[in-house]
Amino acid sequence: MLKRSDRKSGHVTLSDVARACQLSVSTVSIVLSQAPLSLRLAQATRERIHATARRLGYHPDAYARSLRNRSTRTIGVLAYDMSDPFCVPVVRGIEQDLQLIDYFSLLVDAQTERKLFDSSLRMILERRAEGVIVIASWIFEEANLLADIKKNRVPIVIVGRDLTERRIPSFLVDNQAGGAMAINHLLALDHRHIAVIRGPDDLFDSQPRWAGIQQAATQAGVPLDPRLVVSLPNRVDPTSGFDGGLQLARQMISSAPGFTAVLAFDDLTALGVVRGLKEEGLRVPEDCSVIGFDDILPAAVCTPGLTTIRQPLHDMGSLATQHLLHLLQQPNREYPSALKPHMLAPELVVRSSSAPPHVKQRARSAPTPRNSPTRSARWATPTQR
Amino acid sequence: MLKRSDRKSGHVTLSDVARACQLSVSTVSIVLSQAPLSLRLAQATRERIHATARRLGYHPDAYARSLRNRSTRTIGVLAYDMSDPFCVPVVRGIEQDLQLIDYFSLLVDAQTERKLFDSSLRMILERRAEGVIVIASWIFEEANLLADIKKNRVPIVIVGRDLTERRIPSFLVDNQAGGAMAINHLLALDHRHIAVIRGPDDLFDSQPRWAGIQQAATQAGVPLDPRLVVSLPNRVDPTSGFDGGLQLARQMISSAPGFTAVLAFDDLTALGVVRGLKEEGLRVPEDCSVIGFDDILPAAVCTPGLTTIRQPLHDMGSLATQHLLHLLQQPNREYPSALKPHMLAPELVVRSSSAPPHVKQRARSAPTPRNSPTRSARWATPTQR
DNA sequence: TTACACTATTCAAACGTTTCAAGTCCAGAA
DNA sequence: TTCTGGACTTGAAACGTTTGAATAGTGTAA
Repeated sequence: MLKRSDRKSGHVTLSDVARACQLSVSTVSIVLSQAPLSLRLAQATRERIHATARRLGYHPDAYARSLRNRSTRTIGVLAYDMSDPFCVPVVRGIEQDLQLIDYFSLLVDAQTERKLFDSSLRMILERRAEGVIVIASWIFEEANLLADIKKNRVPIVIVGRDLTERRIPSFLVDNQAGGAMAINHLLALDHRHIAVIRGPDDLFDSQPRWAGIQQAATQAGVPLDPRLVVSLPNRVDPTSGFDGGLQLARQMISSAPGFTAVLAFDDLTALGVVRGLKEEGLRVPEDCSVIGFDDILPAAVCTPGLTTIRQPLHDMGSLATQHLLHLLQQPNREYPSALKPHMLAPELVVRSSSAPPHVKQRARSAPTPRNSPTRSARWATPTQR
Repeated sequence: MLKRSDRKSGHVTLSDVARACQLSVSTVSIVLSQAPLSLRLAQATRERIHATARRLGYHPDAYARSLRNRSTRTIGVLAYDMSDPFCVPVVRGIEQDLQLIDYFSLLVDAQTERKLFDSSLRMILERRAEGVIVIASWIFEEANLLADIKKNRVPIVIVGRDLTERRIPSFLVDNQAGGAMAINHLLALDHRHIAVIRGPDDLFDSQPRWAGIQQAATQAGVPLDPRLVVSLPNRVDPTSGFDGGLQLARQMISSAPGFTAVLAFDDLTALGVVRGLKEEGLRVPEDCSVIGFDDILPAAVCTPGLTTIRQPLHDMGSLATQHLLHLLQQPNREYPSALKPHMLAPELVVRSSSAPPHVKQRARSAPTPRNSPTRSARWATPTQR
């Protein structure tokens, strides 16, 4: 048995194994890395090496190996905030794809902090990721490290906003279509007095989503009442949408009552609205319908279940990954000149927070059909592809 | 300007910078790594090197650097499932502590898959993490890679369950105290017919939590009605607790009605129960109180807000990290013989899903006091330490 | 002139791998 | 005995860094 003091670092290395086997480092390496040459080695030797490696608890040093092989099999994933439920399924989509080809995802959480964003990108560069996926509905203007990424010829893609004007392949939901979908759902239920809570100015999604809403409303011949349109303040953290929705609901009830539905910018805002309405004694959906956007976990598990527009988050992650891997194949990596954003179709998920207006019901006995397929489809099978 | 074809790999290296500066690699290294020797260099040279490095977009190769320095400044974090809202604050607690001392957290998500657990641990070992933090309320018996971790003398700590009998420092909530807290809250509200949903057998938390509940009930002279005690089935994914709670609520209403409160194993189960009760026309909390455990995001943003027992998840992550860093300091790393688990105190968070029984109210006008400090304290300021 | 002390820079070895080219050994053929 | 060739094994260089020791150059004092 090898004495611990023989080793210089704490880890078991190839030469530890070699010494224990009385063989050279080369031989051991050839066997343990399954190199073609290992077929020429005596069966007995191979077995002896494997056994010794197992006994000592040898694991190859990924650093040394990557250095030598000049490949890290690593993709950097920069999430703007992992405590935003939005990020989680995207990351899952990415990781599941990478696993299949034995790539490793280096996940870094920028925690919605501007300066962490830069240092995270630096980490990713220093760890020699072969490509980068940025998840950022948040703004991150002039992150100058992006230039360094290009200088080092590391391909990059972005999920959650459109940065094609900077020549970065972008994967996002079709916000405009989603906005239209949301308002059309309410219109189809016969709502005519719809309050809309627009997103904050510093979020990319806000503008196109609002455009979709407005356009669909106009097209349907039911223009929106300007007194019923309000905006969320710029947010300080991913969950501040809840408080925003809560405040705005209180405000609107007193300043401009009479609406029968609220179209909220996202799910957390919608949940804040629900809380605000209930506080004022209004029932959802009997007295007022509420619709959100995103379809994060809380939307599925609250009661009444929140009707919402689902973003195909898992697919967004997966498609971005596929595209990045494709870019990695290109021998001569060129940043393309003209680029169209990849817009994924949103999906209306009808739960129990929306209903026709003015339906005077008593406590509904079964608002959700049992085993409704849309009840919590995504969350019931998080391993789906 | 350096021609791209001069470089062998895609990345800019020290020798690229050196060539561009007409200096040796050593000189450039000394300057860029702020080595003490750099003070002896001409000011002009230093500036020239820095400028060139910036121009070329040079970033040091963490792999080569770690290899040479024999230190990776990396802590492996193995989360059993990042889509469980339980993990997110723990990870945040870890990362914030590591950032302060410029350590990097290598986050790996085992996605509740047994075989991923092993391969994740292997990844962490191969990437030469200097320590490992495992987040696992889930069982992971005889993960034999744990032995390899010890052979390589990598310190390890665990969050979310007690593995002190295997000599692994453990950080978890005091489940027994938490269980007692939950039932005492309901008893204090005067509930005498309390249904209890126990956790699944394969979760570590289930047993001690149940022990705390039972003991407190007995102590209060209100023994539990065995017909009102049920168990969740073993879970397939982190969100299956919701469906479990939903099913069990339906079941109990028909088989053993008459309870005025439900104490659920965790928040998702509690939310499932709320859904089930509402479906049957029961109001929460007027007709039946519900209390959960964990205090994850959905508990705070649903309406009525869920009364629950908060686990100090952020602190659990933080304390585990501090302890691990402490272990790293020990020159001669010994796995201690006897170990006590670090039990963190849970905290009762009263929201609106619990109330005295049989209070026949109409739709309550303001169940939540505005700006109640406990309303969503954690989630309103996720950056708190 | 030689020795000395600076300053400014470079050499070379090492970290743990992988891999090609080159070794050693031994049996059997010439 | 020497040669051939196959079976098995190893030496050495390289990946991009860091760093202690060494070097070249330049002026100053003995």
